Amino acid sequence: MKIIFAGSPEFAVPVLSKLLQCGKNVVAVITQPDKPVGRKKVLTPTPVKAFASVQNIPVYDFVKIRDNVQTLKEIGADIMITCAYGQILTQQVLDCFSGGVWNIHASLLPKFRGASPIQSAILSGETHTGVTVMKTQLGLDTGDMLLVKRCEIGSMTYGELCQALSQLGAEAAVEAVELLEHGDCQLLMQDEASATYCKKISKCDGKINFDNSPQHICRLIKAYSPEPVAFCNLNGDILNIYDCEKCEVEDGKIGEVVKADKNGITVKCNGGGIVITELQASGSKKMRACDFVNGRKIKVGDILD
RNA sequence: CGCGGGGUAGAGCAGCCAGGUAGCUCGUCGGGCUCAUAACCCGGAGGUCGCGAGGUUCGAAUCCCGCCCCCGCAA
Repeated sequence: MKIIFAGSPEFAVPVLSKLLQCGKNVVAVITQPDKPVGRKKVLTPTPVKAFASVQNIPVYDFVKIRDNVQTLKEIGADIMITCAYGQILTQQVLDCFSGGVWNIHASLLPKFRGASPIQSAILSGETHTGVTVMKTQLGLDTGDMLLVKRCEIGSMTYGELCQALSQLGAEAAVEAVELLEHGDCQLLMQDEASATYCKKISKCDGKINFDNSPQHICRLIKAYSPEPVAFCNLNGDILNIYDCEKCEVEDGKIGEVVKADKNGITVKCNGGGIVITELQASGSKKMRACDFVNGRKIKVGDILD
């Protein structure tokens, strides 16, 4: 079975890698065009393109995939597997594949359809999430489901959960291809009534309000770590917060640092507190909170806002 | 030429503006106290102060010049 793989970010790399490792016939890779990255705006290929190039697989970085239907047809693949590709497909594109287009989505559909399923699962306090392989239709993540894999969220940050789901997605992709090869797959329709949607998260929503509950704040911090990062202010400077834990705090004003030691920086919130364990001040690198305390950059009584 | 911060011991920082034998918190090693300890006390080791046998100077971490690297914001 000839496969085209479409994906762009780091998340999709293990999926492609696993497919190859399991001997699946990936005849071409489609990805987003190179983009300027970082302060110096160096033109950089997507992680998927970088990986595929090393594996000597033909790579197509269409500006608009919908304008390249002819090329897709010429490649002559049976199915296409998409995983965080980043472009909306049209019916003409879907029609290029007799075996259908299959998407790997990082949530337990029909929950969290849309752009930020992983962050949204953490933000809303889900205990579990997972990956779903579904047949792509024109609607937003509405297609019938081929298979689902669950995993526990625990205290993972977005970055950690991303890696876990990426691995899970890789296994799911291989299983999906094998089901399709044997042709005995049963699809399950999504329950429209329980569908939820998530939109792309933005940097400014990562501002921490310590007047919220510890639970709420911890979810925000973990969902935004390491990108785009939750933040607050300390003496007028921005402090990016990467990880934390909930804790009990009786006294103190909202946002006040009530303890700063080797365990981290304890901050009073509404109805409790959080212990900041990993952070980054502007101008320096990400560090453990205890290192920040050792450098005397913060002390008990300081106010975060 | 987008704005800005930074490179000093294993980690995080101070010292630089007003040049003169490198300091703090932590870690580490050794010893002590203790039923015990992640607590406390005492002691030790550990630094080409990003690079240039650059410039100024009697003397440069500190002032001047050139270069490299890291990071926050903005895109």
